[in-house]
Amino acid sequence: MPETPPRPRRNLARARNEALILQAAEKVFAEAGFGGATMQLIADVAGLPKANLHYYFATKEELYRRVVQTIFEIWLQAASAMDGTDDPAQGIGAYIEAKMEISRRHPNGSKVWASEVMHGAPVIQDYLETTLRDWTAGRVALIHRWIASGRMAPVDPEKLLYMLWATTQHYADFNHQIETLNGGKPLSDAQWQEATEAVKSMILRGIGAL
Amino acid sequence: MPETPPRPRRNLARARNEALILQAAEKVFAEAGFGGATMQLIADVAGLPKANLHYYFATKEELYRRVVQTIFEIWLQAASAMDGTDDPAQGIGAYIEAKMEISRRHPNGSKVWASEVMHGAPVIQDYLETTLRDWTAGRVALIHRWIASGRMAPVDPEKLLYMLWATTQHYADFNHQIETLNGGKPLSDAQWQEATEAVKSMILRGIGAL
DNA sequence: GTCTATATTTCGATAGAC
DNA sequence: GTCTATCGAAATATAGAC
Repeated sequence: MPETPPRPRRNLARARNEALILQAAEKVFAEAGFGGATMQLIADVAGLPKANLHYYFATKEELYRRVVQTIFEIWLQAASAMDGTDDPAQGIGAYIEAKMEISRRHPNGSKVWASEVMHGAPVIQDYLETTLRDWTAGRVALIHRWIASGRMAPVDPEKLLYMLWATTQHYADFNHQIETLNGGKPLSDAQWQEATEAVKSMILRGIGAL
Repeated sequence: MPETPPRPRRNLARARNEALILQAAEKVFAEAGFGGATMQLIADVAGLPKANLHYYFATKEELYRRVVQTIFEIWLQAASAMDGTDDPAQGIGAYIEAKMEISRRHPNGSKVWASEVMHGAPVIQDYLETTLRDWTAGRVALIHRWIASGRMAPVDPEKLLYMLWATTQHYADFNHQIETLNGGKPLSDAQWQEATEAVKSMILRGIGAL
């Protein structure tokens, strides 16, 4: 038996270390960008020697790709909030709430995604052309059905989706600017609630769904 | 006379080279980020030897700071579109048009700004705390006057400004994603017009100004 | 003012002891 | 599996001829 299956203990250590590295990488990539991030800094934040990173993730690119995939999958799960209702106010309202909650809980993931797309999506272009394109086509059709049923104004579905993405992700990607304009303090629980309601209210009125 | 004033010829060459370098730097910083950009690549794009960059801009940081300042000043000029009217539909509509036009003409500058803010504004934090904070306070007061006069719904002014920034800048910062969803082609003149009208329509309806 | 050549530093990645 | 030490490549920045 030349190959020994890894024991549970080892698998636990691996899972724990990978999680530590991914969490540190998300933070460092968000704060410094891909080019500005260093494996040494990620290792320091994770509390591991630099060589261990190369043991779990062969290259910097591989580690980065995993980080980008993670936030993308979180967003895709939130998309289900739009389904299961024939009321656009409810469906889009729930989607806004889910996206705002993600902006609050995962600002770093959102920033890494934004940075990746701004730089031409060199690593995840295939996701844009397959998963995202398919998802978008499905929601465009859904919005057209809502419009046809007279439950909302005849807006351009793509432009509505862009507005939803832009407005919700702005609270993650530009949270530093928002904090500065908020007197240097992060938004409080109440302020997050107000922001979510303000976004919902303005957009739902804007598309005639309220 | 130990100091000779620079001759006009020399000043012209300096202005020309600085402009060449700044234009190349904006493009490279936008595509690669600060950390990913190299002075060598900026020099190649500008068509100058690398050492010349260090002659005109002592450090990479100094060159970067000039690029960020440029887009910030362009945006501040567009802000005047909101002034000189007591009709929010006209003032905010004109501001949206101006911001959309900037997103179209200066996508790289917008990306460099977004990247800078996402990374915690290490270089232009002072601008956020002075110029931007003052500008924002002035527009918040203006929106409050519009609300008081009954010309628009009582929305939270800060959240409206965030929505304006997010929605318009999304067309610059995420233009690669938008292009991919547009079949891999840049938005046409007509599509830019449609996008601008869609943004104006949804936001102005959303705040009860239409 | 401009450019070639190079000094100096730093990074990604790996070898090899444990 | 883990960690120290280090290699080779690439970056910023500068020295010095022209």
